[in-house]
Amino acid sequence: MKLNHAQQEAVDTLEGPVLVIAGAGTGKTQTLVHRLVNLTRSGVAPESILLLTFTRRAAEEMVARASRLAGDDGQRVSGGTYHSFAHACLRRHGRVVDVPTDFTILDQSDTFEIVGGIRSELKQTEPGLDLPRRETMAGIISKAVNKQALIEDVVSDEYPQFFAISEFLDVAAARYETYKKERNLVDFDNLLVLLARMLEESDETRARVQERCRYVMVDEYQDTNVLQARITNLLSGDTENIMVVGDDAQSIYGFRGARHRNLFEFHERFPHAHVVTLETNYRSTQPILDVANALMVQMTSAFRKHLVTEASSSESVLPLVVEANDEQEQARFVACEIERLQGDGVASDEIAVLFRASRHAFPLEVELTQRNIGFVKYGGFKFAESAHIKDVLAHVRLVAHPEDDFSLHRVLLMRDGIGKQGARRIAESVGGEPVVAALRRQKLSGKAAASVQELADLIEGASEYRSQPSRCLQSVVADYSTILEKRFDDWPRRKRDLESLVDLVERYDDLESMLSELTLDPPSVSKRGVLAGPEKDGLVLSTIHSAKGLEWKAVFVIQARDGFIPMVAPGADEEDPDALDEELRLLYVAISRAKRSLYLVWPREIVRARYQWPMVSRFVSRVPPEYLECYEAGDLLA
DNA sequence: CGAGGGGTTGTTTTT
DNA sequence: CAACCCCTCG
Repeated sequence: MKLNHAQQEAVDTLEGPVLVIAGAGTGKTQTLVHRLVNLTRSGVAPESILLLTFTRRAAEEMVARASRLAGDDGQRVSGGTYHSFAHACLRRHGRVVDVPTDFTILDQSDTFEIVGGIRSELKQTEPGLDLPRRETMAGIISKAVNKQALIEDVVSDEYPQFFAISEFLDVAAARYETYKKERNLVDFDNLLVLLARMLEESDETRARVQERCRYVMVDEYQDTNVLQARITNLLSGDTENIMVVGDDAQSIYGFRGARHRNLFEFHERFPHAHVVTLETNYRSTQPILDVANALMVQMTSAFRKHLVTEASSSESVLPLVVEANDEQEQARFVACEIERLQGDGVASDEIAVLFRASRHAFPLEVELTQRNIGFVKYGGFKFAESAHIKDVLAHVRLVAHPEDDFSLHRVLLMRDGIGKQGARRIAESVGGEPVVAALRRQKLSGKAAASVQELADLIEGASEYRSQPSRCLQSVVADYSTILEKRFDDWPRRKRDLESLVDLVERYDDLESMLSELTLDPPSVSKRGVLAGPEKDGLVLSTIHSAKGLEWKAVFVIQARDGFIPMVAPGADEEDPDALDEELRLLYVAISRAKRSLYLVWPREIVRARYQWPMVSRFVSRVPPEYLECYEAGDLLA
């Protein structure tokens, strides 16, 4: 691909800070990758280039494209998410901030569990206290960290209904930190906090990291939060060889503390930065861009861009708005249309169905399965977070960290004769001693005693395979089968999952990296509940969040209905303009994924719709009607 | 103390 | 539609 003038300018600026503001489909990743090639050609060692981004899929895409274009050099570049970069740095230099290098990473469901426990404790000591549900509590705590703000401020800004109890949320946050610290546990947020601290507090470590990362390039910079911006600045060093690329109109991670202002603050931090703006779109037809632009003008705070296509496409069809009676009809329409497209010679991996929330795709998944159309689903539910996987991995964690009473608690709970109290008592009695020894000395009777002995035997047996993760896992799985069959009625499917997991971890040769990688980069679920690697071919179903940075010939956006996009909280009618703006950007991201065909589909009837009028997304209804073509799904199906 | 049942609630998005 | 709370029985 040839580069245009603006792109060339960005690509040729090799030294010093560079800011690229780029609309959707204007070739920003392309620009980044070309600059990478330019750097290596000018003699920069690929190892000293660091590519950072915010989401795993974007990181994957970026590194893949770099390898394709730059070959071997591309492979040698280090790249990934901020979190994975932080993880690598901490394993290496963690000691300087007092972090033992053998910490365990908690995933979100671990966090929920711990916060849930603290929540119950608080309820005990403060009877009648009306605390938010544990997910909400964990969300508030996490947001305070990611915004580097006080709990009180987060609560008064975004959760005014809990303002009266913010003092207790503060206590919960402190207890959660202590809990992790005592057990050498690190959650996603800690990774960023600790990396920032490490770079700030240790001049020597900072110098060493800067030496290794002499050229830093960040994609999707609008999605970074305060901490990540701080890290970025700390990495830049004296050379300030740092390039950030982003589009404020595509900022969709506000819920996680992202600030698209970072993009502009970069310019304040580096006033002499080279600024390049990309507006020529190479992805979509003009009718699709017209709709994208019509959404962009609705944004209250966007840095205005007007996207224009380069492609002189004759076959420009207007985007379709398709109204279905209900979700079943919506699913049937999408499935039929996919079959029709395939019949017209469109490859399945050129088609994607996008939605706001994972469960919006459930009826479609059923429909596709019935018609035997394969697909890969991204986003939402994570295979690695389902109960059976977590159960098995908790055992493995015990092998890796014999004093981990958090995992012990989980593992005890599922055995016969041991309930909440018993598990808590035994876990509390561990006190830094290896769990097997702790289990052996328990004085219990009946079922509980037998369970505890069995568990001790299992851990001891699995510990034999410490250096063979796959074998280790296998021995746990073999023993766990009986529990599995009792606990879940869909155990055959889960058993298959576990077998695929054993296969999947074949490539690791130590437990530590297996466990952290499964947490930082969990496998996704494909068509039949089996997990998939980076499966490239096939129809994609994806949340809009996970679809960022990608493109397809034909894109369906389903549930494009008011109440879903934007997702408005039931009951809460006072609408937060910032939140609405983010929803608008989300729709903008969704439709700008499409190269040639775009379908906005919405069902009139929702099964349990106790709120919201049956209406197409308010954002779509504000697009000038001449930009869209409207149909009834029923008429198209007939 | 553990286990199982029934009623109620409150619903995203990702690392 | 799952996770929580509260209840009762063993």
